[in-house]
Amino acid sequence: MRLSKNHLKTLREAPADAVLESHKLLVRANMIKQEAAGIYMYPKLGWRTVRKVEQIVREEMDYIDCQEIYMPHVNPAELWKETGRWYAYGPELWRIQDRNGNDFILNPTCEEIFTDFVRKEWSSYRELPFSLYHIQFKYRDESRPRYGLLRTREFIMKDAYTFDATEEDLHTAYMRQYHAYEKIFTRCDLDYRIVEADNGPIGGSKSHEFSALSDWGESDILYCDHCGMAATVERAECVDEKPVEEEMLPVEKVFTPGTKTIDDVCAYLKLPVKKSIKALMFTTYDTDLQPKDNVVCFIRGDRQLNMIKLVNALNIPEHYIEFANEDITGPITGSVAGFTGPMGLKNCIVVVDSELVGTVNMCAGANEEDHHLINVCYGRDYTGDIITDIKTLQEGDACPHCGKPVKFRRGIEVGQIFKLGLKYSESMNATFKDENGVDHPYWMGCYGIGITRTMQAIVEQHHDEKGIIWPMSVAPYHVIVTVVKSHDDTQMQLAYDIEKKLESMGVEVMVDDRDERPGVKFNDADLIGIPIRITVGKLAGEGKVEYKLRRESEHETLTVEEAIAKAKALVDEERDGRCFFSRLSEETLNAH
RNA sequence: CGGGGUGUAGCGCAGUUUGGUAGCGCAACUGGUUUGGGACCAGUGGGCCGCGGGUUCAAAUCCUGCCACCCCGACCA
Repeated sequence: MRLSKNHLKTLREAPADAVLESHKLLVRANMIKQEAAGIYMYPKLGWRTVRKVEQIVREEMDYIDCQEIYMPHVNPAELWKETGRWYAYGPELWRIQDRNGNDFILNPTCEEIFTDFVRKEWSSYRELPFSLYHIQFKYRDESRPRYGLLRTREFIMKDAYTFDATEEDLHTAYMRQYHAYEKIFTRCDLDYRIVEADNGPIGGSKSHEFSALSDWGESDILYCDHCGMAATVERAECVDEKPVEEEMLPVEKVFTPGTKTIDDVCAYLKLPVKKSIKALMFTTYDTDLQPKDNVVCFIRGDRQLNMIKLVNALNIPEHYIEFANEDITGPITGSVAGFTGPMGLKNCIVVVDSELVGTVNMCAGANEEDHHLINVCYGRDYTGDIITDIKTLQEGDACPHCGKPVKFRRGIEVGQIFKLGLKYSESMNATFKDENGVDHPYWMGCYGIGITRTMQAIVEQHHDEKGIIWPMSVAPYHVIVTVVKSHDDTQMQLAYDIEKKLESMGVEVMVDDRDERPGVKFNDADLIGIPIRITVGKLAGEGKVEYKLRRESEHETLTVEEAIAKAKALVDEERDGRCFFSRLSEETLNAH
């Protein structure tokens, strides 16, 4: 490809509205361009990389016999009404109408249309198991698109769906996808963690997120380098600290003027924070948004509440709970804002964190202005309606698997896999006949990868102050041949010879034969991040060129033949990913 | 959806306080000199100053309504 005949308009300055380095670089390198909030155009180089990422995903899906098909972007609302998601999905679902006023959606995910396809096309146990996928644009009318390609309203996603006869078979299918994902993100040269995740509204029994580590990611991950545990903050289990054994003392009411926070109280009473009980009050709402229950939660003073765990414990939808207005709930429950404690409450659901079980001589609010109680003991003085883990695992806390301190990092969620179970097959009546002619619903799983998000996550992990440093596996071109003097026929001819030879070897080459000053070309080459640069300059007459890797600062002078051989060898070595590991055997894939 | 910010040439910005009909750098176009890390000289083109309404002899500038975009939060199969 010759740059003189192709469009490339790089920017010296970053767009003012970009925050992330990866976002700025993709825009500056002319790989993406925003059309509207969360809606992007993909110029040539950007689209090539999109296609490279897609191809890696495609190869690994094909390898595990997942069949590529293509489903429409526009789905009739009827399908979504069958599963109820037409009503449950909320404003993020992009709804459209045809000229006759019929409802349709632009698909944000494709459980419905795949299940519909399967119930129309498949019918026998003889054809099981099977799995399907496609790679297409998805639509979610996000309230707040942001960070370039990380959160958009239109994005490319690979979504796969597996269909099995039994729950055990589903597990095998799930693990096959799991291994394929490991290979995909390794080939993309991403530093990622596989984390146990909350299932969210999609439902099902098990889920893993594949998160590329990055300070700007939107998912919070706790992980343990010692045992390999990794989980999202929502999901991470906490280890209850064993209560200190000591003799119960009689409860005592103490005057603690103006001490509304845990720190204030503990400082005032000279108590360690771990000896205090923190109270949090919520109001739940029913589906008509009318206030329903008052909920009071108690956790140890140094802990943080985990809303997801609380909502799960209460078995209510996530949106139907809010921090209580204690001026209103106080008179009902007998609590006093800032001085709420577990003794003497009424008309409320009391949720006690499991860690408080067995604790003695704790400090808690007295439900009386400016007063606290000390020597409060679980069991003797209070208990709860619900006792469970409602606290958040934090950096430095004990790992729930091995007890070592856990680490905290943010991650960009590039993939997620779910076991769906029977949720969609039952609601849409997608069944197969067994040996006896009896109908059974499929055990389903779904598996997503954000292609465009992955592309930006790669940039987030692979760049320097000069620009992007694409891994070979996803680079828009493997080699850039920079012609120093485009008026020099010797240089130009040599550059085109190199192009021809490398292309005949299957190497993807772009020649910067533009009539620009060398500095412009070098800076552009660095910005767009082509892995190998071959510079044709003043030594062209002697058949010598410079060979330089984008990721290294030094270059070397080689003969043309040497440079070509070296480039070819490196491309062969890295085109499938620098850390590519051997293909898994069928036995390994089916071992689960 | 709450809080904050910004809308002026393709990109980055000044001008708005104190109203007088728009400017700088980069990019683009023409000619010339240049050519190993974002050249220089001379010239050219390009603006419903986000949109509507109002005040005024006169509005990018003041008032007002709306819209878009960005940031924080909420939300996020």
